[in-house]
Amino acid sequence: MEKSSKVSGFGVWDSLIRGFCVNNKDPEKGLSILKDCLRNYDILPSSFTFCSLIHSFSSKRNMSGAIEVLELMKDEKVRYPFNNFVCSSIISGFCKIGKPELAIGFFENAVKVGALRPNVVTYTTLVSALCMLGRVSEVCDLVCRMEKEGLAFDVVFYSNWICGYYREGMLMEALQKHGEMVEKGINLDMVSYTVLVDGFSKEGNVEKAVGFLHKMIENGSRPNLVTYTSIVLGFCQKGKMDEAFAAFKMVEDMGMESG
DNA sequence: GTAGGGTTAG
Repeated sequence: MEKSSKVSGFGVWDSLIRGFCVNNKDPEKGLSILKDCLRNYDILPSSFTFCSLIHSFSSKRNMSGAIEVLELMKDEKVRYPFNNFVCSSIISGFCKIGKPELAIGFFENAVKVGALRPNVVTYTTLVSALCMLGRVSEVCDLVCRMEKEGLAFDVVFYSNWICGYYREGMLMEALQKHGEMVEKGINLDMVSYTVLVDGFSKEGNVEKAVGFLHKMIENGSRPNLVTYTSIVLGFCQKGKMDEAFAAFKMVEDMGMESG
């Protein structure tokens, strides 16, 4: 509270509400303060504060909370603009609670009413939703649209897309997209390598998975517990228990928790 | 100013 002399007027409410959003601590409390502001004090916190609440609720999978804040934002007394930050948070939240169809519906409506010019992050969350529904083929159309809009693709976008192909057992396509990504000069990171390792392990090609594991290490990405879990699983599925155990030992050697 | 991605079972 020592800092309270430095923040004055509306700032103190913003700070307090955002404080309840940090680390998704207690957005419910944040929302009740926001409502007090609007109702009793006639104070309008900033749009950033509304966004923080929506993100915090979505991260905690409380979508009714997120939507409630969104409605307050749209209120004629507030009229804060809808943006990509809010949209991607909500799409991701709907995916987290296993409702990708609601995520897609939400996105389509936002675009239809002209409230949104999507960016790569928002499109990436949409790709997740499509892939959850096995609609990976529709990502190609999306990509065309993005190219027309002049958007650049990145490693997270491709990881999601590749994941979708593995989910449908489309290994060739996954590999092809991986090649495309490399061609574009997009560097793979730990997660994108792990997606490849896991994809091949699950589909019964643990040898190829190990190949990517080595490539990953060569390129300076450190495999983690998730990566090795996929390798162990791949060997176990093929009954290659010696190899599975060797991979398991690598986890121990790296000082990672194996439980 | 903030956001998006990976594993495990039953």
